[in-house]
Amino acid sequence: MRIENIITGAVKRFFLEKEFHLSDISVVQLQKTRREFKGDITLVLFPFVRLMKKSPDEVGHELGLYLSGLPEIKSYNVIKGFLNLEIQHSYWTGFVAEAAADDQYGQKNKQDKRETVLVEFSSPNTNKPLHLGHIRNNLLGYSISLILEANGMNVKKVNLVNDRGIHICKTMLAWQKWGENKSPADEGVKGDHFVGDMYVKFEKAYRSEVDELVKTGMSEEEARGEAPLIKEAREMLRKWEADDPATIELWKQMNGWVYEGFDITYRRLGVSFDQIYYESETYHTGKTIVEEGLKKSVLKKKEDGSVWADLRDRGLDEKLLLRSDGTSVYITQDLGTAVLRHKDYNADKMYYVVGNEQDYHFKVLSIILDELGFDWADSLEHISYGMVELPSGKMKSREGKVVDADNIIDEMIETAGKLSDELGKLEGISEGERKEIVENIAMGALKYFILKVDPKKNMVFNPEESIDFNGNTGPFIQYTHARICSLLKKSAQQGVLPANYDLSGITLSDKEKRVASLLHEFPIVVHEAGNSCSPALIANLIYDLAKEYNQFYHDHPVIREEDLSLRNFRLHLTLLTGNVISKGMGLLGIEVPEKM
RNA sequence: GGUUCCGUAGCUCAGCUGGAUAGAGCAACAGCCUUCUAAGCUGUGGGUCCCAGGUUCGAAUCCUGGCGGAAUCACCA
Repeated sequence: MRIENIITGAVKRFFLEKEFHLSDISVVQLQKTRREFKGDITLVLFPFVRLMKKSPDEVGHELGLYLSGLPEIKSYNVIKGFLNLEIQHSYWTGFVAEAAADDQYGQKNKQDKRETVLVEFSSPNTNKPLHLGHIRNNLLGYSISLILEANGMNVKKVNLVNDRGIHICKTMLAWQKWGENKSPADEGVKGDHFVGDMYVKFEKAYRSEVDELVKTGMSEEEARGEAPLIKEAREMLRKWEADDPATIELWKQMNGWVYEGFDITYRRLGVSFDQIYYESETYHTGKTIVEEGLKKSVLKKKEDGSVWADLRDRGLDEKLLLRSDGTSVYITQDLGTAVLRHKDYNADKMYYVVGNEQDYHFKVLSIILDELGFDWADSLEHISYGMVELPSGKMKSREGKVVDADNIIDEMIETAGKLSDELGKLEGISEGERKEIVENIAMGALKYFILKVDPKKNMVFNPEESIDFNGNTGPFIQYTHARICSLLKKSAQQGVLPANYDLSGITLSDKEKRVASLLHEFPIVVHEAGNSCSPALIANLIYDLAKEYNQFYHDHPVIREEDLSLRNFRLHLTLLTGNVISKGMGLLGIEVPEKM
């Protein structure tokens, strides 16, 4: 049993015996003892002071004495309102030996009746390449999927591709006008970038048309609607919705180019999906649902033919679901997608990893599904994450103020390679292996940089200062792992680890205990990370662990330790730390090399 | 303007279900490689936890009100 549960149970027994009524188990507050005091776990006494009507000091000593009766408690001390408990070293050595032998440590066993959960993430538009914001989305979604899986759930990763709409038509039109009938292969560029360039060309030309019109005295808003290019794009959208063969063919070709490009980026990011939904397929379902809602009079049609959901009695406004010309809007297809997914998977939970700019959208989506009578409407959960900002503010595609995903990946790899060479780290290994390690380090740096931040918060990325490889970074943790691998390899060469050793005769240093204690927390943190959908919790723990282990490594000999029991304990500690780092980083989607 | 989120060291971030003297990294400076990988370790300096009230034995954490920033409230996605 875990020590927290042992202590909590004993505290409850104490009060039961004394015939005091503990109103709520949460009054048993345990925390890690601060470094400056002696002990491992601290019980906060204040909640009991009132109950027992005694001074904190008296309460502390009575409880301390009682808890000392536990075989796991070595000693106690009371400082102010805190009871510091020192745990028997054999508890830690026993824990380390047991956990080191468990290759599933930190993972919840898969149960027969598992909850099925859907995680939607990525959800790109097919008119431009991915940027740093999308990277955050993809990494979060993928990592959260892994974490939920580690918590015993049956996870399905889904992607919803935004492959239709006016923005797609803009790229098609631009290609017809200025593409010179060329393909990405002709130009030697990735398909998504090729199409993205078309989009930029369109926006530029459109902008100057609008400017011209404004000069003639037209209002900005009117000019935006009257510019010849936008009219042409609209006409193309109309043709697309009417299944015009030539338009559909062009659409398929250009989207195909984009997908080829996305596939490369996804592969480099190491993310994958179990199923891909396409908006061009799901929006039909959305329309059908809206028609049904209209029949049931849950929704209403205005004189101009547009369809609305009236959410004013829910404290919100009216929401448009179909335009007056009958075409669908964003939320229409999201309604359809949700229904389709529920049909496909009957999931207990449907998570949407989408930026916090869409908080309102998802609030409305849930409510409308509920109004339409879907009893699973409350199974939707928006995992809302903050924006990635530049030092100058938010990224803006239209102003070219973006950090391109492929670009940043290339730069990271280049920097990692350069650094490896400078440090002479990868001498004497094959070119293929070198490439793999350098990529792992580069991606480790990028992924950790993004995932260590609380998802809810906006974060700042400064392109001028490239991502670090020292300190609180992915490579720092990877390096610790590589060191551990190297050490274990050497120890294996010198003799095998015995199965048993005397666990009780070992005296641990503070650093050894701290490492053990962090390892001890791992399963709890995996659980919390799953509950709160926050990979950052895992990132923070693994960093603390790596840092603590490095200090241990610096101060304590492992292989060279002459006391056999101690040596074996340290080897186990090392082995378990390596496992936990590897497992924890794995949950972030980060690979840990065996050497670097 | 309404609603929501955010404000912690020069910079990037932890800590937030209330607990002891608020922590890391980067940047700056000073040290440590004949010994298990120095992408490491050690030390120094750096704080009005935006402000003001309130609740409490105890507030960076909870509540109220300001100030500052962001998002959203589209027949855009």
